[in-house]
Amino acid sequence: MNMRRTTIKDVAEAAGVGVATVSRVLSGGSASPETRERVLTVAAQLDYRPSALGRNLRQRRSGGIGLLVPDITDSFYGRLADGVLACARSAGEPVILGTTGDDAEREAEEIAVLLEQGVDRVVAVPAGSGEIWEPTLRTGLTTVFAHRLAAGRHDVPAVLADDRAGVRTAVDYLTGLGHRRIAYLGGPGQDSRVSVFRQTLGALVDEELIVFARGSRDSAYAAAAGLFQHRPDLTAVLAGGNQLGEAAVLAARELDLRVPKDLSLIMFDDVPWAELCSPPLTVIAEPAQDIGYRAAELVLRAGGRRPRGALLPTELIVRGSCGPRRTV
Amino acid sequence: MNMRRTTIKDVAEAAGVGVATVSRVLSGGSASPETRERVLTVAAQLDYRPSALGRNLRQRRSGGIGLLVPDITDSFYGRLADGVLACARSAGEPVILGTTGDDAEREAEEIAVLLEQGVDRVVAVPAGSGEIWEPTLRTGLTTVFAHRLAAGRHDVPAVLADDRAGVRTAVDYLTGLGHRRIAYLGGPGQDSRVSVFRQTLGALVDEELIVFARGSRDSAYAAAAGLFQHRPDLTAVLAGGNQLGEAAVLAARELDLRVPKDLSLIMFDDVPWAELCSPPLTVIAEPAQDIGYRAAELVLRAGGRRPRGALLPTELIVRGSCGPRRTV
DNA sequence: CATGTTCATGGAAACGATTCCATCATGGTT
DNA sequence: AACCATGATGGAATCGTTTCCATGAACATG
Repeated sequence: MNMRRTTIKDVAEAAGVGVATVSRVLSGGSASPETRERVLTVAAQLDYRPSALGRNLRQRRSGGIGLLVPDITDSFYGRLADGVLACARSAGEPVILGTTGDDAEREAEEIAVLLEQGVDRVVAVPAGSGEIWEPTLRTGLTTVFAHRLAAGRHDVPAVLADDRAGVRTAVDYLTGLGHRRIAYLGGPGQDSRVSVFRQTLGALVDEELIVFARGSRDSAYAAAAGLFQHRPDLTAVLAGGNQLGEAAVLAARELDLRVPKDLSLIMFDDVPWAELCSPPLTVIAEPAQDIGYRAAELVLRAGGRRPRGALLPTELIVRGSCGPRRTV
Repeated sequence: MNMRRTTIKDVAEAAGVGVATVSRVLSGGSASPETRERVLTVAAQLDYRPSALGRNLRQRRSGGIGLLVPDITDSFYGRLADGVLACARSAGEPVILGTTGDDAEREAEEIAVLLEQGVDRVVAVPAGSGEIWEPTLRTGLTTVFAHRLAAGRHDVPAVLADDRAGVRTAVDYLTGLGHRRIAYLGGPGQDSRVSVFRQTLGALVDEELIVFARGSRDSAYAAAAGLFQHRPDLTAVLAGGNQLGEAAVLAARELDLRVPKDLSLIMFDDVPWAELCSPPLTVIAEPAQDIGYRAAELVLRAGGRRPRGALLPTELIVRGSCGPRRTV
């Protein structure tokens, strides 16, 4: 029962060369054509696969890239993860996935796990504020933020959707339809959007109409229902994500608000069911998968250098959930 | 610039003991109370974190568990993954995620990546047939299948939803409503469901009404539209997953089939948007997250022994997408 | 011809943990 | 008092790779 897997040493012996030579051949170093040939055939014959374990220890870093998202159950992050996976696969790199639940503490724990594993490249949707990342970044972790950046941390490259433009478009669209009392139903880490929201709305801004939910579905529903009940005079809502949009639709239905007659609704993030909803939801589409892919690309290409980030376009897709302001 | 991270050797020196002792203390071996105390305080002072790299090499296996799903974008697998992550987190284990696209070849590649990484525990939604897993399983990979099993491979523990019962319930429900021409719109790896479908339907079974899509959304839509156009006489559809259900709703809408008046629809897998759809979709709920959690539990607990699998209940949730057979 | 340069090559030293094994002290038993 | 069992301890080997360095050959240049 001697099922030891074949090591580089076996290959070296079988090929009649030293282990160093085998290593060089296999990792593209210099070697004479004949030996290269011989080593390669022998390696193929023995079905030799280098063990990542040995290599990782020697290089004091595990390959692979870490991926931290708030919630893999959320379609948006699912697509983002898919993008990262696609890029990683084309590079043959494994992806270690962790979820933070938009909680700074859990985020820190997940980072610790990654660090212990020797992962030195991370794509993250940051949950905690910038300081949390400070010690991590100084250990040489090359990090790329995706979808949003950590508060007060502009020294980390980030791949973002241009949601500021998205907010402007949406608000302009709604005011163009005659709406004056427009609410923003937000989630964690959307401060930048809200500031644009305020800015675009100008004199129309009403602080009571800006509410935030925590990450969960329940919290989103609670925020939406609370908002609608507390301020029945509002006529339009901008929901900051697909779970918030879902909550808004549900709450509106529960309170017998007809969309778009009583309430116009725009949602961030185009999801397949937006079209199936009745009425079909007007959305601001964000290229979630692209965000993931680009972020992974950046983190893989980064040879120690800090790459520049990217800003990807959003798109207003008009369906049926917005109408002219109701005349009370 | 000497930023070497602190190793077990540093701790040993600082505590005035041997590295072996430190290792034992940290991994729960025997040691005298005083030394244990001393080692622990010193380790804390130096902020020592054991490197998984060294440990992995020595034990010739990386910790962590591999997770293979067809498509992380699919809400069902997202929830399944979430379950796996929840369990893994409570054990402090990292999760390496790979997607197979329901393609045997890609599955094999992902397995190869995991093996190279030294991963020896895998939770997988198998794509390829049983033989593909043969060599893998013999290398000592402890595997648990989730959601479905690989064709002809009953020697691998699996955590499944009792979708056979689900199919029976759904079919009984539809026939009870008077339906006679009932279609099954399936995806990859649903043979077991279809056999129950045939069995339950008995004399009513019509092979033309059993169609399969490949994994993608497009393929699902094509299959649904083709089915509806080719056999306008059918009055009920059982969709084998949320993407297939989505496609069915879309195709029905496109062809001006009213649900449930012209067409009754039941979908496998309860997703949040099923309630938002109009009409709200009647579904067979599957405990995706539980499946993931239980599977991860099994794979973690397995101390070389092969654990027994589990069969989790499904539930018919009646909403508004099924009605009595239309009278033509 | 002597010397320097370039290359292929292999031995050996890392990398950081776990674990085998020998050693030594202690305390109890005959 | 001699002996054995027990338990704590540290040195050293080990895991599989990469990479540093020394060696020697071949070749070019003066």
